[in-house]
Amino acid sequence: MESVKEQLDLIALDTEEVLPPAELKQKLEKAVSKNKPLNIKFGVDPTAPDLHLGHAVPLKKLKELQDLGHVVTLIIGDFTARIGDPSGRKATRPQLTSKEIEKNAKTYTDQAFKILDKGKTKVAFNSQWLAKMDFTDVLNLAGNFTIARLLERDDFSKRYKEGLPIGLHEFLYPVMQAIDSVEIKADIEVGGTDQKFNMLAGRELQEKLGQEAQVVITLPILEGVDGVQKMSKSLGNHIGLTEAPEEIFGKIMSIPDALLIKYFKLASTMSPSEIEKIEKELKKGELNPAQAKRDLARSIIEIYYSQKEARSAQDHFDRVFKEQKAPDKIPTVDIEKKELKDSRVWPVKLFKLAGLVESHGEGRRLIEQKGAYINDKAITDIEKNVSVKSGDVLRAGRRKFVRLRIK
RNA sequence: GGGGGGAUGCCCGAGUCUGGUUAAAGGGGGCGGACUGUAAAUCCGCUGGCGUAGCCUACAGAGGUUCAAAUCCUCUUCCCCCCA
Repeated sequence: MESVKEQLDLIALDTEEVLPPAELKQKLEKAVSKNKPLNIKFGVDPTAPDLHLGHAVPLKKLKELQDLGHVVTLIIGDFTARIGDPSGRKATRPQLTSKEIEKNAKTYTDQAFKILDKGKTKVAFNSQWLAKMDFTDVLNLAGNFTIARLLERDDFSKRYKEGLPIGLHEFLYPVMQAIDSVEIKADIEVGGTDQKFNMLAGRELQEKLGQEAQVVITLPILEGVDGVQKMSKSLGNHIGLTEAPEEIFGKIMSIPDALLIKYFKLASTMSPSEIEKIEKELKKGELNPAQAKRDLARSIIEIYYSQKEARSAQDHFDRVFKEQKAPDKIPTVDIEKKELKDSRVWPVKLFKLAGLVESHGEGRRLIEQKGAYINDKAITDIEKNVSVKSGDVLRAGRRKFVRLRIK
């Protein structure tokens, strides 16, 4: 195991906060002297099966901790998922069945292990202990927290002030998370800054129940491709870990320049010194941001795929977006022969049939705006039927291509 | 239990007092175009549906008043706040 000093430095790298720092030092000292790894907790709700780059931030930190010799306990919040987190009041989340949860958990761990060291990771489901509790247990544990304390939580107080509803069970979420920490006797819990309150609740409960309190490490939240809001699937600004390499590449290219370094630090595998170098060169104008983004995109794709696939994703990008040519693989769409009259069709209908637009209105707009092409020729007359044959390539806007097959 | 406020298009939100000019301001998002080192930024345009025409559907739901209702009336559902 590395020395305490080295470990502290590495842990502090790109983290937001360590609470409290002195306790981390103590724990590390003990771990080193007894040569006993620390138990690092990381919890996740398997509500959606797809992980995105935002999730990768803590995973990366966990991997670093594993490399230092520590052990990670990955808690799958299957219990939480089963009752359905109602935050965001309109979209009452569909209750997940245990089968779905199992499936989500599986894809989740598969993706997580692209980053984590499997040999140093324990996986636990929190239903193992939460499902067994009865109402008395719940009341006893809930008694360790006060409403005033819970209302301190930023999003609760905000919602309260704005007159938005807060479900009683939502109040229990921090409590449940805290119980997880107690159950697995976590030494450290890692999570995004948005989890700070919940993780601190874990500290509190551990202490109240006579355990040594966990140290809380918060990590920066990664903004999504819009560059403003945190990355999240529901906001549609996420980059999924299972997305195709070409998609990931393109999405990375679309992040605002201002976010480049943050992405390098939080999502790539580049070393701090490499990142520093890039940062300097960018500042001096020696390095073109577009070039840096290409490097970033490849570096990220290499984590989840391979160097080769990263390359070909880049080639694809150049081909389609820089040179504005059609991509290598274009999906084929079947068009029924009976839709044609002497192999001619109304162009609006053609694009609808090809699935490139959702309604005739949208198709009209597309054509009127000169965004519809057949074999790279813009359609100019919306009323005039066009003739098509198998193998023709339709294009909507700059990036949607479809090859026709007349049946 | 009592009192008050609210529900508008994908989302947020104006309009409701003073009915028609409202497919419904504005913003966000999305889409298209121009530009560019980029699917960044910026700028411009479009943004309910329907085969090309005027129709249809639409302001929580159901009725009603009216020549005409997002706007007025009644009931219902749901949400929020305050007092207890």
